[in-house]
Amino acid sequence: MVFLCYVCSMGVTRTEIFTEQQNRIADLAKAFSHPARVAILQLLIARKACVCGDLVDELELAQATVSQHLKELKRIGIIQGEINPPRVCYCINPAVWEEARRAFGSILESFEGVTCCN
Amino acid sequence: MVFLCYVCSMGVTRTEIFTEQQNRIADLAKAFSHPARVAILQLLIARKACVCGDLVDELELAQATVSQHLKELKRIGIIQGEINPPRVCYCINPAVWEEARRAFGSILESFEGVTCCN
DNA sequence: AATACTTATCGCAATATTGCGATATGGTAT
DNA sequence: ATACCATATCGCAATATTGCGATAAGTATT
Repeated sequence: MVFLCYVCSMGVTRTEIFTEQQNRIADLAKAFSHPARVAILQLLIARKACVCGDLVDELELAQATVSQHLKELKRIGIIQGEINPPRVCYCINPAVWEEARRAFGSILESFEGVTCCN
Repeated sequence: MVFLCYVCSMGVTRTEIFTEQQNRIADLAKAFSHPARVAILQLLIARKACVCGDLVDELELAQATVSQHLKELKRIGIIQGEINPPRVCYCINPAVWEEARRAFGSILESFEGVTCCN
């Protein structure tokens, strides 16, 4: 007798069983969950001007790799790119940054410091 | 003529080229970068008492899967487990939670809202 | 010792992520 | 048109993550 899993999604995150909020927080956290992306975000903030391919020089990563991290940050929405040929000017998306600030602030402040095991 | 990559680390995050701080932020962000872990953290906060295997009932995930997420959260240090046979009582680690609050607060507040492309 | 209970770990399958060389793309300048 | 420049995308290799059934490990109870 063989039982098949009702929806064979092996190894894939089961987003459908979580709330919108939980999925969004997880997505926003992905922006910060790789040191290269942290570095990119810090650079974009430090030079208020949006360094573009200069990122490739600053980081010791191949251009393709940097481009891919930028793509992921764009997918999340936390940065935006303005085409300014032949360059692309990247910068923080203020609205999504604010969303992240609220989201992380909300969850991080919700812990009052009370635990049972201490 | 063939050039070999000086350190053939294909597909592995190059932590050595980033700062301690950047790597730590990335690691702390991993605690929040999966909806199941967000849900677990929220549950641990909501019931100040540390629900243990109750997490398995609350979440629609197999016990093994929940256990693995707990292990990851423990590795990061943001939760701690107190063995209370036959159960294990999990709760937020206040010190590391505070570290996360500072770390995310620091980077999230460092953006002043100024961008070049808007 | 045997049983019951909870949690951790193993092993596997599948998908996701990371990194990068090579190449394509979209635009300017000559 | 051609050459050039910066960036995006492709394709590959390798590692990491996710999910879960099965099993092991640890302890309390009988």
